[in-house]
Amino acid sequence: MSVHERKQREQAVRERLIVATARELAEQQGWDAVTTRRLAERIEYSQPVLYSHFRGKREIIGAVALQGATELAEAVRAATAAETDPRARVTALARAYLDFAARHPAVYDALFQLDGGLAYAQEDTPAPLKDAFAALMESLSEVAGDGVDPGLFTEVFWASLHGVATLTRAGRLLPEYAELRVRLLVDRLAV
Amino acid sequence: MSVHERKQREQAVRERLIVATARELAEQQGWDAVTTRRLAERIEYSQPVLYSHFRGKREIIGAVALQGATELAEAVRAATAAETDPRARVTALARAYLDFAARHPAVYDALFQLDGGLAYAQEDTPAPLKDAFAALMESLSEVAGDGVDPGLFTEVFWASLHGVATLTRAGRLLPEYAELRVRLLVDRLAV
DNA sequence: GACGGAATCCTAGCACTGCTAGACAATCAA
DNA sequence: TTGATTGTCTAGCAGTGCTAGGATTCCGTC
Repeated sequence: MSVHERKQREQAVRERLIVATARELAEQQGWDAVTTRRLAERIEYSQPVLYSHFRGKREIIGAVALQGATELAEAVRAATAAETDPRARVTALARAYLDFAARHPAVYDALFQLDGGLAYAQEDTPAPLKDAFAALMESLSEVAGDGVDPGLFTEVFWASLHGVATLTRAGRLLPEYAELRVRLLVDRLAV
Repeated sequence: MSVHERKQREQAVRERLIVATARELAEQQGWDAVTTRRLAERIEYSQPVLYSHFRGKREIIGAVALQGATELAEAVRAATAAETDPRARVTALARAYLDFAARHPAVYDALFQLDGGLAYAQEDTPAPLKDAFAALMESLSEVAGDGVDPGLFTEVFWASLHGVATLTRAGRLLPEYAELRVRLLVDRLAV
C-alpha cells in the first residue's frame, strides 16, 4: 500500500506543479501564452500528461482561480483586520481588492474574466469562492445600512470594485483618478 | 470616375455586410463561433476577402464595438430624455445601460470584454466611444455632488454598472436582486 | 471589338491551438 | 523471472488566424 501512497503523493506534487507553472506563465506573458504545449514543456512532461490531471485547459484555469480566491480572501482579511473603524475597514478592503487585481492580473482574470468552469452564486460553488465572498461580506455588512440585505450590499459593492478593477486594467479609466475613485466609492456606498 | 465610385460603394456595402454578419453570428452563437472561415462562408466570399477590409479579426470586433457604442449612447439618451427629475433620469440611465448589456451581450463583449484594438480614455479614442461616455456624463454630472469632478463621478458610476453587467451575465450575482441592485446603486451614488 | 494592365478573388498552405488514440516502456505483484 | 498493469510519449486530428501566389475578371485605351 505504501507504494500506492507514494504514487499518489507524486501525483499531487505534479498537479501542484502544473497549476503553479500555468499561473507563473500567465503572470509573465498573459493567458494567451499559456498553451498546453508550452505548459507541458515547462513542467518537462509531454502534453497528454496534463490531461491525466485535468479534463482540459479550462480546469487548469479553474484551479488557478481557486488558488486566487483563497489568496484574495486572505488579502482582504489581512487588510481589514488592522482597522477598527468600519469605514476605514471598508476603505482598506477596497484598496486591498484593487491592489490584488492590479498585482495579480492573470489570477484575477482566471477568477472573473476567463471561463474556468466554476459555478458561482450556487450551492455547488467551490468553498474558496464562497469564502472570498464571505470575506468581503464580513466587513461590508457593517456599513450596508438599515433595511439593506448584507448580501445585496456586498454584491453591489463587489460589482463596483470589479468594474473599477477591470476597466482600470483595460486602460479605460484615467489613471490619475485611481485614489479618488476609491474614496468616492466608499464615501457614497458605505453608510 | 463613376466606375471607381461604384466599386467604392460596393466595397463599403461588403464591409458593412462583414460587420453585420460577424455581429449576428456572435449574438447567435457567441464570439467563439465567429471564425474567419465561418464568417467568410456566411458572406459568401473566401477568407482572404476579409483581410482586404480589415487587418484581422481584432479589427472586425472593433468595428462591431464602435457600432455598439453608438447604439449604447442612443439607448441611454433615449431613456433619459423622457425623465425630468435628475434622480429618475439616473435610474433610467442605469436600467437602459444594464438592459443594453443584457440584450446585446455579444456587442457588449466586443465593447468592453474583448480586444478590439481600440484606444480608450485617450486623445485618439474613436468618436463613438467618446460620445458614449459623454452620453453617460450628460445625465450623471447633475448628480455628481458638490466638489466632485463630473468625469470622475461618471467613471465610478459607469464602472459600477459595468461590474454589475458583467458579473450578472457571468451568473455570479443572484438574479432576484437585479432590481434592488439598481436602486441601491442609484440611491447611494447619486446626490 | 481586341488588347494589355490592373484590380479582384480564390486555392492552398503555414504555424499554431486544444485534445486524443495507440504504441511503447517502466513498474509492479506473483 | 514472468505477466499484467501503469504510466508516458509520439504522432496525429480537426480546428484556429492569417498569407503567398496563381487565376480570373474587369477596365480604359487603341
